[in-house]
Amino acid sequence: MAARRTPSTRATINDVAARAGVSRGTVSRVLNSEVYVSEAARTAVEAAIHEVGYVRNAAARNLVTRRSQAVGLIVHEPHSLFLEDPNIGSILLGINSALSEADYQLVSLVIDSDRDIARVAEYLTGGFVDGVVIISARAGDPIGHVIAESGIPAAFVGHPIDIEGIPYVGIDNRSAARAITERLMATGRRRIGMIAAGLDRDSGQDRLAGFTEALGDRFDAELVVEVPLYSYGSGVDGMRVLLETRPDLDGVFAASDALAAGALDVLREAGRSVPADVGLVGFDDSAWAVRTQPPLSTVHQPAGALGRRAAELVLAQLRGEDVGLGGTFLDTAIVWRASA
Amino acid sequence: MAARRTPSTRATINDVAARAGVSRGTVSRVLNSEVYVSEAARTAVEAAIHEVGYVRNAAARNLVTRRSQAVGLIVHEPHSLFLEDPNIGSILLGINSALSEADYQLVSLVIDSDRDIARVAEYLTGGFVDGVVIISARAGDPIGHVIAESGIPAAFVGHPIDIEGIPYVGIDNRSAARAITERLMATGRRRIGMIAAGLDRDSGQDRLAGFTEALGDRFDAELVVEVPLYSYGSGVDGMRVLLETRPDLDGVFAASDALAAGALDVLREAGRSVPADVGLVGFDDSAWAVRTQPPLSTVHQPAGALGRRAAELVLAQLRGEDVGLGGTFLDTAIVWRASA
DNA sequence: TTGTATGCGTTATCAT
DNA sequence: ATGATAACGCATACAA
Repeated sequence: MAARRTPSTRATINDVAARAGVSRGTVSRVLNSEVYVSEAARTAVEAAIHEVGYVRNAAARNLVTRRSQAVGLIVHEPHSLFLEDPNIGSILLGINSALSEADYQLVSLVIDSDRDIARVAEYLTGGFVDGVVIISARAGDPIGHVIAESGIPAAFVGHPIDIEGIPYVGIDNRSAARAITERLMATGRRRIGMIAAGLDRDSGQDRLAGFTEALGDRFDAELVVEVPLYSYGSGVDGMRVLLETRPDLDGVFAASDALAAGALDVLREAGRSVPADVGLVGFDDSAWAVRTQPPLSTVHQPAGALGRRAAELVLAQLRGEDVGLGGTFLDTAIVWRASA
Repeated sequence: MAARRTPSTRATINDVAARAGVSRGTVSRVLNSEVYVSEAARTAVEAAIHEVGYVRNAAARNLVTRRSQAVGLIVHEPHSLFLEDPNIGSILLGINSALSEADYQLVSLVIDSDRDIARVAEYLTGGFVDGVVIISARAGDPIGHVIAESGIPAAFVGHPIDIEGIPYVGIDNRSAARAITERLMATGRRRIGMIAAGLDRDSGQDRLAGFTEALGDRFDAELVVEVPLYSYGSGVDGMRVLLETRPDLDGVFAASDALAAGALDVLREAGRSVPADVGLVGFDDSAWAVRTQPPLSTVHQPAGALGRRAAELVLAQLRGEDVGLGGTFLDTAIVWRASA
């Protein structure tokens, strides 16, 4: 068992070297498992490390190597969404898994106030991380610009409208939205509404565009309601408005499953049966989709794969590879359940 | 606008000093907003900083100050739970808010594999963080022991059974469980079952103990089913077993809202009306509780406050205060809705 | 109020 | 294969 040490006296390489009867250089070589070390030296050093309870000082190491072996994940969400968004967890796990394999530490930084913005910016530019993945950034996001200017290897999951010069990975929201809307139309619905959200990101705009495209001539602007968040509560609000302005609707495309869940409860309250009276479809294929009654027909989003891919984009840059600046788009699939 | 710099040539204090025509010491003093700096020097330095695009090197700074102004949050959860647990988000925001006010950066580290354990342990002991909050640690958790031995300022949210020497904050699970069970009994239920989970933490054990206590003589071990996770899926499984072994039950206490949601769907499938045939109560007062039909009667858990308090415990230690080793318990409240 | 000099704990370069 | 020694970029004690 390592000797109990007070926090004020941490063992250094010097201590280990003295104990093992070798030089600092040799200890360092053992630590970094370099080639030219004798078996005798190695075992002596390893024993000494254990005896003095040595742990490497990251700051000193980072200072000279100019690397931290860490990659940041920026999550910038309004409270409510962060708590509810079921994709974030999967994306995070996907990122972590890719980084872990490459022996990088993922550190997540949440931005929840203006104070946070400044502090996180310093953290990133200060060298605590070698790269960064940004998730769900919105238009006008200051952190995105800080990162773009700093030149630190980065990748977005999703693509904020106003930032260029950073590669991103996402899905083809427009095609997916068009596809599920067409599927909904194929069930015979004639007056289909949409609850649109997140119009400050291209994902939100594209879902609306796909919806519009699918409807073609039959598109009716009155049947579209805009809400601020991809949340259950916004779904409730949106559906109420829709039902008010167009009580004759017989189909709804909600821009997320959470919105659809909210809409579903409002429809139920209003005495509309789903899918008999109104066909309802969502987006994300999140945990929501299988918990509603009836379960939601929706678009499956490969959240874990999105995260993994973004992490790989950062890792590639860290290796000095040129990854280009365009977007990478992963496939979605329609999952048809009972809500339409 | 700052001059565009290649990543290979970052400006240092020397560059700023040269530009401003002062010494490194003065620049450093400006950077740390110390008292004895002339107005002239300050403005000159600030201009120079901007002109050369200087950003502080965190590694160098940490090396000499022996502090990082960062606090880690360890989240160690099986995949499914991490994605579903609605409390984690609130706890995280509570922690972040407290740390942010004290100008500390919260960095979240998720443990999702054995590789992660070793890497995170190195990250923590290496000095990347000054303190750490551990959430939902389980018995036998290696990270908990690493932290305990390292002597790094720490606090648990919840309390793993086998770790001493680290302060923790939680709720009185036993009293809360007893209270809601008694409330359920007061509705006239005679054969109340429990879906218990997380028995490798004291929270899980205490909820079971509270349930047992409330029932007193009427306790029947056959009416308790143990499931591994606090998840919807486990709720489904648990309720199936319960319905199989004791089809005559008329009340259920699920150890979490997610479990209750799963149980509710099974009851519905089985043709049991809630609350008419079976009274159902949950635990957590999470988002689940208000989304089920009917909404759940449950125990409100002050998740945000728990996180904030844990962060404050770490901050106090960072200030050199003695916070003791005991637990801090925050109040819960019963929220009675329509499921019982 | 400011400048100078030293050291933080590593890695890396050079001898040997 | 190993040992000395010089950075890395900053804060700080001390001198001025």
